[in-house]
Amino acid sequence: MQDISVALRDHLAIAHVAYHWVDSAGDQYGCGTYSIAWQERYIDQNYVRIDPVVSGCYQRFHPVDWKQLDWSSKATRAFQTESIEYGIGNQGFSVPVRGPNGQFALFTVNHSCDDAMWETFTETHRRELILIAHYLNEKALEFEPSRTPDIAQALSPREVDAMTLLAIGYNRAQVADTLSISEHTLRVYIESARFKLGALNTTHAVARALTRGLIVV
Amino acid sequence: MQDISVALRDHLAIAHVAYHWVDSAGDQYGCGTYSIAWQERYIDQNYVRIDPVVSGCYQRFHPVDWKQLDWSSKATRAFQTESIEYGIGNQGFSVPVRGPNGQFALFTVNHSCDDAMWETFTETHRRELILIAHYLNEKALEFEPSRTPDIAQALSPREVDAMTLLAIGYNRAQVADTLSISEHTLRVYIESARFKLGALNTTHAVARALTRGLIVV
DNA sequence: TTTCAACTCCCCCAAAATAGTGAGGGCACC
DNA sequence: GGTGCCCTCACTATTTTGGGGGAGTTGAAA
Repeated sequence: MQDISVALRDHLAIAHVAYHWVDSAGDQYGCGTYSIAWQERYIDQNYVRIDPVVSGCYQRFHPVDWKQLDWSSKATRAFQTESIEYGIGNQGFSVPVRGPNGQFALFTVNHSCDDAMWETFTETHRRELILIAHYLNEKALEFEPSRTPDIAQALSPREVDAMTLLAIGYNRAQVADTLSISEHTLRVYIESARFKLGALNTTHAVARALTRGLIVV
Repeated sequence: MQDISVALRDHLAIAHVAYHWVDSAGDQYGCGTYSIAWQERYIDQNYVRIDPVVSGCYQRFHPVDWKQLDWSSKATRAFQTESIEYGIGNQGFSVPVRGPNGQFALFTVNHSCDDAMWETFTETHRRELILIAHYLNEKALEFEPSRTPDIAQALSPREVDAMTLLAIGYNRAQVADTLSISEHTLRVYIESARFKLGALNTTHAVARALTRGLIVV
């Protein structure tokens, strides 16, 4: 994968390319042409938490220019400043890639140049970059088949109801009332959903149901 | 939109096409060539909860043939039988479309034919169908600009930590311990995150943080 | 026919989360 | 030099969840 990254970068004649996978367990995985120092720093500081590229792309279907992201918060600006110090470049363009069970990956290209030049580049190569993102993601799955997610165990309709209503903020009494069942019955559903999802508590169960796409909120 | 659907169907020479949007509030919206009876039935029975096309596509990045989906549960099979009775056809192919804040839509084509013929059709038109899905989604957003999601308010790093750990099933004591802060302090984070997310309780806050991409679990 | 999954209902009690108040230091931006 | 956000810590009381039991119906599959 590393070789692919370097070849890609040279082919595109830009500063950096990177593929970044964020696992549903919080693990990270990837390849790219960033310096080791930056990679270590990123992991060490757990920057995935505050990286607006990650959260911004997670919220989008389409590729995104880093200029479109929200860099306004304090932590975010500090992160940006630091990333530039580490030679990432002042321009960035990332393509989100999604898969089953919350699989989420990013393909990013970086460079140092003015806005006009960068826009020309991204406009010209937009389709190509999207295809590369998909190709890289497929390759990554080939190399790491263990990361192919398990088939999500289906929930029963009532369990889906319960999880869905809990996910929109109802408490047990409200959910039971909405579903016109007793709170005791509701608890049975919540517990069986928890069990099926291997969740430790209700919040965990709802989070898993969401990331596994078992409920839509 | 309805005109577009009909034109599309005729152009593709198949039984049905449909665009189906599932809102983050649980609302649905769409257009297509399904019979009114089926649409009403679908809404009335809240079939979005159990429709394996919805949940299956929600879990996938790539377009999906309905044959690849899991139709094994009882409720699912009943749903399938009924959909065929309503003239949906025995073949289906859906393209998921995603956007910010859990925006999720589906573009589906249906027909009645044997597997080989359907495979030929979908293979031949795969790229076209993907493009149509994106095009329809953009059109839908034009017609319903109110559905363009709000910009997600960022959480502070500590709030992200808290939400993330809660989403993986930790209770408050464990989270506080993991973050090496007092449980009292943790509560402040959870409450401020709840406030920022407009959430009614912790489960709701975690669900929103997840669907808005503010945390990655 | 049995078996099994899904759905429904009930009790008791311990544990956890939430509401409503506080307070103080640090740091950045205007 | 105020204003606001972020981080940290504290108390009390109430509400909500969770764990441990158990029991009965339906309907579809084996």
